[in-house]
Amino acid sequence: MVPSSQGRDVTDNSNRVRAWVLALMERGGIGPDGRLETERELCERLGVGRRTVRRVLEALEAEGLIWRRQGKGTFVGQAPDRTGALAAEITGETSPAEVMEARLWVEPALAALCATRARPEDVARMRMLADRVSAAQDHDSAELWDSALHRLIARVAGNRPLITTFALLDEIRSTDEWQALRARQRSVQSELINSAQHDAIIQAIAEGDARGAETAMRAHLQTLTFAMARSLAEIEQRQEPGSQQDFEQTEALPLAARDVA
Amino acid sequence: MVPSSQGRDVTDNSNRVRAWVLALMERGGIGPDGRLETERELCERLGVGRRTVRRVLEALEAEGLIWRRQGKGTFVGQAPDRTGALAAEITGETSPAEVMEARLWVEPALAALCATRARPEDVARMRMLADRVSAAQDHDSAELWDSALHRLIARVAGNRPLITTFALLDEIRSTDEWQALRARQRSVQSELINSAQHDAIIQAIAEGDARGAETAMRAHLQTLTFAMARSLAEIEQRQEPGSQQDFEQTEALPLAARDVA
DNA sequence: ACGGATTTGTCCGTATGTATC
DNA sequence: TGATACATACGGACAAATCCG
Repeated sequence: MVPSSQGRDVTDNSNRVRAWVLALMERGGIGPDGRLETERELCERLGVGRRTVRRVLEALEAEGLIWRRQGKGTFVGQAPDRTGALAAEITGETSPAEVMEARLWVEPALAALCATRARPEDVARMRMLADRVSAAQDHDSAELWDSALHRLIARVAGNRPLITTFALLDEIRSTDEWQALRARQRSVQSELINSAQHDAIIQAIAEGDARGAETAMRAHLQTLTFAMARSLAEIEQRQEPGSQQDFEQTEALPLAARDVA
Repeated sequence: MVPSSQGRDVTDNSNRVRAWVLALMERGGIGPDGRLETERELCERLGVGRRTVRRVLEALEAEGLIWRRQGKGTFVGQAPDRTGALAAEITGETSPAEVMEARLWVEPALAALCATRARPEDVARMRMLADRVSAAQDHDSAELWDSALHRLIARVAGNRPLITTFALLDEIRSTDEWQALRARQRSVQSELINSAQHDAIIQAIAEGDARGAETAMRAHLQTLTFAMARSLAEIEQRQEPGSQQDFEQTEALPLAARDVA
């Protein structure tokens, strides 16, 4: 049931909107005061509904990258990493399996560091983001909030080299073909698991339990990896039963994740 | 005792030579045959002695990036990953403590992946590099061989995003201020420990023991981190007993490394 | 087939900066 | 502060290998 994805566009607009806003922020956000384009301007320029734009801005605000005031406008709060060029360079030379493998090593590290440095307000923000993931109705917004949560954890971890790495992976992941992959992964069951795993991660972070956060994050990503491998298999089975290039490395993935509680 | 290091030049030339040669390799190495400049040309152009140039070329050859023939010349064998330079630009100001923290998370991952993918010839090369580290007389060449070994492990690991991360850290580490820091870290005892730890890492890789390689690498880096923190403390104690900015984060480092043997 | 030119491989004496006393 | 000791870098000289005319 719940066959997932009913948006009017296959390549969901959220990422396009998000990329556009980030690009704006990168070059100082139009004005010297850091004021961003209005929501309606963004709608027209990108040809998407105002709901989509607002969803993206909400996520960005929750992440702490922008802040908004009714009747005043949207303003940049903190500059994001500009990893786009690097990501573009690497995207062509890597595979989904490789990226998940890297995430499986990097994000647990970020979660552990995050647990040692998170302040109460950071945890509160994470809880809010996790709630938004659970409450999301369509897979597009769920993905949006989910990635926002992961980004927040990365930023709170506070290690610049690792954050750059995460931003790199995040950038690659937000490419078109990845969206198609992830669209297949949603089901009621997986959403429940997802939610529980998010809670476990945040709980460990809140308690300052680095080891626990690391393990919880690894389990979470392992689940995602498994789901992705399965949907990849389905795609191949249905469309081209011959090619298995992407799977040579998928076998090695279980080795990468060691201690799964 | 054994206070270590007294070179005549503080900013060691090896890194400059290496950077120059890598830059040459990046743009195809002068000629279509992949022939590099002669050693003496490099000497003149960079204003360093021939011994220094030869040392760098030796390391690059052992890494497998170039090959040389007496009476013929030096040739590029394999293009190096220079994505790290790009990433280094993206990453803003960072501290030694942050970089070591990141290494403590990334390099064990690379070692583990390396253990699952290393071929016998890769292991042989690692052994050779480790021997060179032990046999090195001066700290500059020891560092050169040591970093060559770590780079080889990263390359054999074969995960594109993680390799980029490593290249980023490697790039930062080869910057000036780091050299002064590392120059203080050598002593007879630390060399013995270093050698034993390298052996342990390579042994685990040779046996395909991912978990063992991961643990051994973490222990190795932990030792380096500790030595670095201590020499930082000495420098501060002698020169400016007041400033302790770089040490705020050093406290957090032990938290990053969990299971040390 | 030969010899000169070029390039890497090896060694050593000297110069120089740094640290310790 | 000055003198001594030390580690390293530099430059030259020579050997071996390769290429080319």
